[in-house]
Order: sequence, then structure tokens, then C-alpha cells
Amino acid sequence: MDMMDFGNPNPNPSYQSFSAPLPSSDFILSDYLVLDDVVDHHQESWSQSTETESSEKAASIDVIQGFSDETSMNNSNMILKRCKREIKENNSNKVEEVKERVTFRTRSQVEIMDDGYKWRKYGKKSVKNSPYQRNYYKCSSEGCSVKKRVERDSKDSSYVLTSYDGVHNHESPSTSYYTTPPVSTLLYSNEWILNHASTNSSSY
DNA sequence: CGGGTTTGACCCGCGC
DNA sequence: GCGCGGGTCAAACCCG
Repeated sequence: MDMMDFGNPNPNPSYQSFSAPLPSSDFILSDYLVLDDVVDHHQESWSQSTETESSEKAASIDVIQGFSDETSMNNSNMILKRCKREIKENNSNKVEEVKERVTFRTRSQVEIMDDGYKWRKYGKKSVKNSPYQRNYYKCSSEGCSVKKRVERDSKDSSYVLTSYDGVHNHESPSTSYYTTPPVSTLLYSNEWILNHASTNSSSY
């Protein structure tokens, strides 16, 4: 299986290489979505509506704001859905358990994308309502529990859905791709999107 | 031989 | 309680 550089679709707030994807071979980055939990909650449609989703999960918090203008986002080939934080209640105490999940939808002919981190495949499952199988990967770095799921979009097989769960607690093995110093997690969530929404429009 | 992949089994949560 | 589906485990296998 060919590997290809995917820029860095990585929820790790410390790095920012999105602006410098290195297209190679048959990788086509002509359409790009940043989504949250889209696989779980929006299977019926990839339409670009954003108005009704936040009400689906009362515990969800939008950390991305300021993109009401979908048209402008479309023009940059990158459509932001939202990033959420899930809050879970734990017995007596209300514990805020942050589960960073970011889902990317990428038009690609291959499913393996090199995002700068080293992944170890640990499972593969067939998915209901999809002819394609979902692959499960863990970050192979010691002590890092970041996971990702990769599956092909059942509605449009030319797209690959990549979901990242968690945040890397280490640097990417290929730090040469990264140029921006670390910023705080929540700040990054905004800045990362904002920067690329404004700078990527002519990248592809 | 070490590290990654494959794949069937197992676990768990959820809906009925 | 039961079945289903998603997620994970781990032994076997593969490959450099």
C-alpha cells in the first residue's frame, strides 16, 4: 500500500502543517472536510448544513466559532463542521472528560495517509450500511493512546473518512514538516482552522 | 528476530 | 434478557 503525505490532519494542537501538504502519487486533495463525529451522527447526509447539529448533543460544546459563511469555506476547499468536547457525568461528581475527536473527509484513492505519526493497525471491522471496512489504528509511540479510524465513505467511495481520537502527547516523528510553535489546546482548535481557512484557498 | 498486519474471538453498550 | 453493532484483544502470520 502506498503511503502518502497528508499534511498533518492531526488533532495535536502543537503542530501545524496543514498549510504544507505534500501531494504525491495519486493523492487528490481536492475536497477536504474537517468534521466532528460525523460518522456517528451524520451518516444520512454529507450536506453542508451546520445549523441543526449542535442541538443533537446537549453536552457538546462548540469550540469552533465564526464560520457562518459556508460559501466562503467552500471556496477554500475546506469545510469546517465543528469540533466538540464531550462532557460525561461520572457517578457522584461531574467530571469533564474531554474526548477530542476530529474527523476528516478526504477525497483520496488510497486510505493510508501519512500524517507524520506512526500508526499500528489493531483491528478491522465491517461497518453496517457500508460495503467498506473500517480500520483501527493506534499511535505506536509508547505512552500515546491516540487512535484513529479510517474508512471509506459509503455514500461516495472516492472519499476517505479519517477520525482521530485523542491528542498526541509527543512530537511527530517527522517534525521537519512543522513550522509553528506549540499553542494551547483550545486556542489551537480555533487558530488551526482559522489559519487554514484563510491561507489554504490557493494551496490546491 | 523484531515490528507490523491479519483476523476471529471477545467485550461492552444500547435498543427493543 | 437478548441480539446487534462497534471497538478491542491477541495469537498467528508476514515481511524486511
